[in-house]
Amino acid sequence: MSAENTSPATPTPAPSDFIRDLVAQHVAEQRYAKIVTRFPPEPNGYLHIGHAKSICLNFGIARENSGQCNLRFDDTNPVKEDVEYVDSITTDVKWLIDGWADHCLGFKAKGATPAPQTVNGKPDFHLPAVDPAQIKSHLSGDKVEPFFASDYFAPLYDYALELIKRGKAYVCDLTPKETDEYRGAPDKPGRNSPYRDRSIEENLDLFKRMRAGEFPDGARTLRAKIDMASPNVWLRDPLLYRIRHVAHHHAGSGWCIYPLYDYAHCLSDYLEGITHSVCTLEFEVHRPLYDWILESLDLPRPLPHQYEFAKLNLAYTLVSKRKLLTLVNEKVVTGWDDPRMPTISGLRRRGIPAPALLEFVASVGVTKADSVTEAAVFENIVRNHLNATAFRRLAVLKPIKIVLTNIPAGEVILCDATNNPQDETPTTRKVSLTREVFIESDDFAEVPPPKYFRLKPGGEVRLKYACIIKLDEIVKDASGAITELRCTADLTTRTGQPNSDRKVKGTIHWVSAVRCVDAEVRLYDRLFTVPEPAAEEDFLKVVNPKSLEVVTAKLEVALGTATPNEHFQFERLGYFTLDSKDSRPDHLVFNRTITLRDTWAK
RNA sequence: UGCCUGGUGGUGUAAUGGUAGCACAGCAGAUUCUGACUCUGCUUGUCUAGGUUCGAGUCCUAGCCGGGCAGCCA
Repeated sequence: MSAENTSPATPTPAPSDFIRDLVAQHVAEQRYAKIVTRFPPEPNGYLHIGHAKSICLNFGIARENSGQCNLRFDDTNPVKEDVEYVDSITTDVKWLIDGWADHCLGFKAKGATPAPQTVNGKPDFHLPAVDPAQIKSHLSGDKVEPFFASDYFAPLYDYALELIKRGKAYVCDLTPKETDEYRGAPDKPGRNSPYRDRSIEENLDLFKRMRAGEFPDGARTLRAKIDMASPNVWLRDPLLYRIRHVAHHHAGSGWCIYPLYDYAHCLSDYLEGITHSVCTLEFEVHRPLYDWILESLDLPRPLPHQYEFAKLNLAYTLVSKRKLLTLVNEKVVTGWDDPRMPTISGLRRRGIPAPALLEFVASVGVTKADSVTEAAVFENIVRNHLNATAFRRLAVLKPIKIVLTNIPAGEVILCDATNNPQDETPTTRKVSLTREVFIESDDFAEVPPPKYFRLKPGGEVRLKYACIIKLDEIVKDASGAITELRCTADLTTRTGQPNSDRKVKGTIHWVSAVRCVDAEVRLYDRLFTVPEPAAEEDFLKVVNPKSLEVVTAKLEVALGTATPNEHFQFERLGYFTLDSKDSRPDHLVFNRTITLRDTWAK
């Protein structure tokens, strides 16, 4: 049995929120044949914990309603995007939803693009999705892929021509600066572009020539013709297409005009048959535009609708791709997957189990109110998962040597150690007690503070799973530094021996000095020193200089064969996992996921 | 001085006109071969002012405070 297998697979309890209530209402009304949601990241950075909330919501709605959720790359801006991000995002989404909502993940045949069809006597496009029930078999054959907005460039272009024909879009020759000036301000109406009243024929000709590459970058745009005096600035003839003579990472080199978000997103939703397009609050003011575009095209199938919720904010972390990219570029961290990063890949490498992440983002709820979630909520859930699933191991991070003077050199006493006391029927392993052992230097005090339970001059302490020892002598070198502690072991107090029930106040962890393995252990702490680094004038100035401490630790030998997807509790210290990137058999590297709760130290 | 939107303990969230509840945090205690886990108890809340109603966190009016919106980013 692996420690991973007992992890609960679903966030509990079944969540309820205003969006799910709405979906439930639509299901009751039988408004849609099937509930289809989507998770639409732009491949311009790694996914972070804020995205996890969106993933959990969108896939959660799908799985709770026997629906489907499409992973769709919103890749309409080739100058900022890269396949590196497509790959990392795909990996992260699959890891997060594995065993929970992977059966709802929508796929399409590799390379498929929407094909023209007729629906209710109207022209339309159809993108055949692969039956989610068949996905497992398709996955292995590499015959399916997620969705890409860039696969819709052809139909999007056709829809743009249609908009022009309906007199709802025009080609504008204003420069970026002029466009800005004409737009006005929130409390000041804009002015009509001098190109606003071009004939349909001229617009059609100009737009086709834009597409053919006749004009340089920025020379012309396609704009929706709505209302330059609208109090909603997003309705002041928003741009639909811009000219960019660059190749696209997914679509190739066939295009030099690229659609903008507002135009591409609603139509992508429509093409995929999305019923509920769920996004964050900053898009609320875009909703009228989302609806305007779809309604302007007289489309034959049911239209998707947009619903907004407040994004996740977590104390002491940043949830901004731009700022996270800065941390990477400024080498504050080692990369997007640095275990201190709030990215999904960083959290995974740190040792956060996917079910814990899901439970956390489900537990914060879905509302429209801005909020900052305390780090303790996240930490509590992570500890709960790890406490239930992680095998216990003995490890000493900052060793100090003990000599048990009444145990002969060369003797090995095998002790039974419990793997996880939380298991219904706990299993055990053997740990070796020898004449020389290491204990944590924090577990010894020559001059102990009040209520100190651990080893002190003349005091007794239990070595966990072994026996009670008494400190007889402190040995120092010429400089006064402590080199070893000489103790007597009371072997009659060993587990199973007559005096095993004898109580001492302190029990400490330890590792045999001869039967152990060395490891580099990375002790991580929060990356920022303030609860809201995003509110700082310069967030780089509040980076925690002590966010990483590296020690060479002594581990019990069972840890020598650990793998990166296992989680361990180093007893009395915290939860640790093997580093997936830097650990090698001859140089083990462990990451501290999180400490144990410590009501004594703080 | 424009438009959109939101305000419930320290934090997050529930209560859909009828006992303000839950979780986390905090405090106190019990237990403990992990100062962990577990268990027990406690503290703390409806932004303000009016109104409707037998009854308002919920409905109405006004105000106060917060967030978002003026990329050829998403």
